[in-house]
Amino acid sequence: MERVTKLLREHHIQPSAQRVAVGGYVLFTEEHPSAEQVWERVKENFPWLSRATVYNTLNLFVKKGLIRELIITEGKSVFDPRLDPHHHFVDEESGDILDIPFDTLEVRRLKDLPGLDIHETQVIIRGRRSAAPAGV
Amino acid sequence: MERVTKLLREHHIQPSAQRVAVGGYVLFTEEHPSAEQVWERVKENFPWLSRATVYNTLNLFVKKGLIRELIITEGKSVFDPRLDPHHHFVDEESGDILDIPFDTLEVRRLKDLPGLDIHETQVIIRGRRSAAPAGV
DNA sequence: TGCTGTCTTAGAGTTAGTCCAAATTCCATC
DNA sequence: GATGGAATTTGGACTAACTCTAAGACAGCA
Repeated sequence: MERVTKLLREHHIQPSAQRVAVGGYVLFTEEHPSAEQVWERVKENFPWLSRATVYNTLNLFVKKGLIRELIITEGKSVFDPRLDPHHHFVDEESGDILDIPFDTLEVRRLKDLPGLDIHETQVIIRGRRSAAPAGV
Repeated sequence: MERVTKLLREHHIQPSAQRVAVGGYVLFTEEHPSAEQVWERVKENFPWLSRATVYNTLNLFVKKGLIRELIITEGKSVFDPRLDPHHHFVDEESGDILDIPFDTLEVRRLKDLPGLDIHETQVIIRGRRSAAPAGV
């Protein structure tokens, strides 16, 4: 957990017990959890943790650039600790979100977008996991 | 409005006054409205229209393939009558959503996605409208 | 030890959307 | 035109995700 404290400090976040507990999960997960899922998960080891703190902490982590908030699924945001460019696949059956390595796709601008100042480009692939081979 | 009635029938939707009123707006707009925005807008000419009917109607239109539901902005879905492939730009300042013509970008699959059965690929570009030229 | 500002908390409030059961409208058939 | 079952609409209750608020706990330091 020393690792989490260090990460927080590096991003100018005062490490409190709660923040370290939330960070210990959300900074290393591959699950793309929603805020409520983070709460459920961290509460297992930290039962007195309040919902408001989870939301506060996640929003703070986003603002300080420790994680990204993704708008992919209906009704709720999910959080992703991977900051390097990559794409996402959404399993329409289970709702699971998988990372798609950046070099799997090429997105090329063919024409200019006049008057638009681009900040990020997000590719979301939706479909199903077919039964056959192992996951990505 | 005869046009809307025809469209509904072609998609096997019984045209009612309410459905035609909602369709008259949402089937031809370029605004990417949320359900609440559709309600506000259609109520102007149809004040007795209920919220539940708007949600029912929009969901029905999506199920019958008249419009698409997009998950792009925080907290709410928006609806888009354009069914041909195209991309979207989100103005992070105003929240406005603009259509980006399909041939502006090229998305090419460079590697296989084993075990994934792709249904749709969505490209969302986020940024700001710079002051200079007219919109897209 | 006390002070000040930060952090956490429970619960109330808000927003987007669904559910429900009653009322209304539609329409085929008599 | 009357009638009855099905489809549609309605308002309000309900839910989920999230924010706000005000009060209390805690941390750092003088």
